[in-house]
Amino acid sequence: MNNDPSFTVLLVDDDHDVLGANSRFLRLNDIDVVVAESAAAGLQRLIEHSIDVIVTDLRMPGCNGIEFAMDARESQPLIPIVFFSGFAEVRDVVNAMKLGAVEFLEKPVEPDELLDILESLRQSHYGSITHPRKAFEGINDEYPLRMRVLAYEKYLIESCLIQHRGRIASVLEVLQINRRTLNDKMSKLGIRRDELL
Amino acid sequence: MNNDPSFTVLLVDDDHDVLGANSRFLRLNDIDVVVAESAAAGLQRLIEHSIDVIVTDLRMPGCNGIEFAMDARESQPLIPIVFFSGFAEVRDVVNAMKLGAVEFLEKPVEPDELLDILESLRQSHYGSITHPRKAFEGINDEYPLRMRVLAYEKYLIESCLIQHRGRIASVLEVLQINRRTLNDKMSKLGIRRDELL
DNA sequence: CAGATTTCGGCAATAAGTTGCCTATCTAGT
DNA sequence: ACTAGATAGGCAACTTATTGCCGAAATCTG
Repeated sequence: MNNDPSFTVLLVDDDHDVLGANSRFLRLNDIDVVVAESAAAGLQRLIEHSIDVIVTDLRMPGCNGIEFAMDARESQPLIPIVFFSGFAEVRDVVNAMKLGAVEFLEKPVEPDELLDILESLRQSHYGSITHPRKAFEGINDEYPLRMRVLAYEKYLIESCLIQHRGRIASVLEVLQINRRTLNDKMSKLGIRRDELL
Repeated sequence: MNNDPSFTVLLVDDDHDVLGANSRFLRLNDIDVVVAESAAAGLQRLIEHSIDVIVTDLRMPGCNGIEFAMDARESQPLIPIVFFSGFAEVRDVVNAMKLGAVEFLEKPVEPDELLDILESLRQSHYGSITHPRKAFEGINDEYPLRMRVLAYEKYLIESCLIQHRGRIASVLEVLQINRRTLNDKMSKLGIRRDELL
């Protein structure tokens, strides 16, 4: 399940008891937890530690979670953030999601639900590559846009081919693409039907 | 302001009076409006007309707005959707935003607010899915190849923009793409620099 | 506020991708 | 070996994307 040894969550909540309970639960499930009881402390932890995911209360004294998240994004622009809150307004939720929140949970947080979310983030971020051909994930930030898009397109076509046991006609239908175009793409991307089966 | 002559909004609401009032207001502001009083009617209108944006109530008798939106995405995968609702649960809002909602408004809807949102969407050809993390993951197996590749490209560009805090010059360098091309893509994919920061 | 830098969009030439038509090849099943 | 059905590739018309050049607008800096 957890093949990646270093997966660290920053847990931010002004409620000391909740913080303790949640962090204990997560640690029991093989997740490293760094805690903070305020937004300011959270930002500090973010600098000190290597954090993979932020889990934060939306409502905290002094500074709300949205502002904290925006500050956090200053140093970690794409870090996944999970919010939770007891009295969330629609506007809060919308803003949080627009900010790129992965999830928004209602207090009290179900430990199992949080764990599920974190586990699925662990997978997607450090992709234990379940699919043998998720090659496009290996084409990382260093590569040009065109190459990354092509890699993804290749991955999609190969997946679809495998899924349909190499039956071109099905692939055409599902992908809604012209047959001639598919052939050209396969040729250009170096996809060979026979090698996939 | 309105350089695009054909900009059509599908307005879905089971409340006949609200529907009439909103559609009148939008039409007065140079926006074509197609109305529907149910999800089923909405799907029908989607086939009959060329729709650019969907604005729908979340709670309607028989079928909720989320389901309607998912059905709508079957035929129009990247169409921008604006939700509104009077008694929204957090879960509803989260699901709507995950589905790629552009906005989530509370009832009663401020006409001016809605108009602002629609005007800002007017330029985008391929629509707008706001949160980059979910953009291409939400486009699942059943969508056409072209849509999925575009969604991924959009995700890549948005991520890169966020990472470089909106500095186009850095993005150009990292993505190794022509400036003119990037601008065109952003326009087509409905990426707004200012909205990402 | 002025001047420099950065970003943006129209336009047109060029490059690349898409599609339909036609034919060739390949793979069963007979 | 023969035939039907599915797949592949050449070619040419067509559509779309990319790029450079220009000037306008927005943004930053002092």
